[in-house]
Amino acid sequence: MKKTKNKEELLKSPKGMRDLIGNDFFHLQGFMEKAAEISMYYGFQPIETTMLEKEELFNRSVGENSDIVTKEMYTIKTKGGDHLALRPETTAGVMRAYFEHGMQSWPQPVMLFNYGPVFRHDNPQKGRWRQFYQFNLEVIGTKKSVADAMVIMILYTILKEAGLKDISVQINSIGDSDCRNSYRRELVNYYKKHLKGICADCRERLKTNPLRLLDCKNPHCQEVKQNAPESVAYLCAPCKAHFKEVLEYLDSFGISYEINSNLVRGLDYYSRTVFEIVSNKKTVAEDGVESNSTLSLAGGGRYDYLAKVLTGKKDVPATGGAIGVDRVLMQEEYAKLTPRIVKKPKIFFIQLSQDAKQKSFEIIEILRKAKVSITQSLAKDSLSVQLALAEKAGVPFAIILGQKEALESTVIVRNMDNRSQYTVKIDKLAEYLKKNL
RNA sequence: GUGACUGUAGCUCAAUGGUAGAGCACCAGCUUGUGGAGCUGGGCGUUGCGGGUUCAACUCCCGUCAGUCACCCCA
Repeated sequence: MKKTKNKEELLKSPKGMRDLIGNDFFHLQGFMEKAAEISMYYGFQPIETTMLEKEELFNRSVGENSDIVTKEMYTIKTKGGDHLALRPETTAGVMRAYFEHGMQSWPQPVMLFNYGPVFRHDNPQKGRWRQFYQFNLEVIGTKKSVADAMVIMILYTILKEAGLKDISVQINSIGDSDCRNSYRRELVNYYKKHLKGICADCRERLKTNPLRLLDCKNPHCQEVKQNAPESVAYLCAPCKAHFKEVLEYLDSFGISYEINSNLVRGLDYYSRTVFEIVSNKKTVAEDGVESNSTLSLAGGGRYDYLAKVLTGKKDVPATGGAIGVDRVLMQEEYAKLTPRIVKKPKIFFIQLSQDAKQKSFEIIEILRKAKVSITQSLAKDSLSVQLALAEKAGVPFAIILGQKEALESTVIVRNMDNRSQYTVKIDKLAEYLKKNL
């Protein structure tokens, strides 16, 4: 077949998306398994929501003006004319499922976890993909501060159990619908007095989304930003109490945190508690200058108004958070978790001669039913090649089935270390291995 | 969406305007009945793609796509 330029165009994954092969796959699955295990221990139930949702669901929940909706969402028009979107996050979908399945009538709060890919049409860079994996927790139906603290605590615990070391919690409260507005007014007033000291982007933010002013990293804006009013100072009494309680829970869980008054988060539906769990990395540049770079590994917060935005009826208080799993996997300290079904093979099964090859599946099934994990290369013929592969695989034993053994219904069990061999009857094989492995 | 750097075999990289190479990996054989080694053989690579300059382009120029990193924003 002639090679064509189709190879370059077709045989390549889409920009910002990648295949997970072998250990990359296992390390992702292993993380999800560990995260699910810890979450279930705390009473979370699994849910897998759909990869596609009605586009309108995200427009309403995440926010018409958010970056996610305006420039990062993959939207499609189906052949039937529906407007759908690949999920850019999963909270909206879980909330949709909460109402669709009548979970209001379950004991509250409903605690759900889910994991899988999410999609954002963003420019790829370090720790950023267009298809990436999240592990999510949602606690729906309570406004208690312990729920906020529990979500943070569990996500933190998962990251710790995944082997991560230098992580810390950044937390803030942006208040509720009452006090947030007065804070926003104060912030706008303040910035209007300091228009000269801020960048063009910030002037735009002042009009569209003032809270994001605090996100600006432009050096020119730092002085103005540092002296800006802090949301915590404007919290109403109930919000203040709620925030204080969350911090007290974290204290007693022994989780150190830092109140970051610049943390406002990008999604419209957040209220009161917002948090991120960041990894702190010291990087040394080529010129020897040390700098601290932080990467957000997880984030979340309270979203008491999302339900009403979606249903138009009453509020359902809720809180949640998500881990960016790809970012965990790229950390050096990641524990390289693997799923439980992955077993290290103890035996390399070797066959030679056509008779033996034909009998191979029979032997292998005996071993599988005896829960003995093996590896093999049935496509190979030569004994020395198969032994070399066994050597490479690092297995302690080899089982050899040759012409003679196939006729006599026996196999040879070979110790790969000391090269000793025993001939064992096939019907005694499982028993023999249980005793001697 | 903006900017910088990069793009040669499966992988890591050579070839500074003059015939595209090496190591590793892979496959086969030496060796259908016993291991890490060795030896022999195995690549018609549109040098990411498209155009331009030139007698001649992997090399220079333009465009484009992709990768990496940063901004924006976020996980």
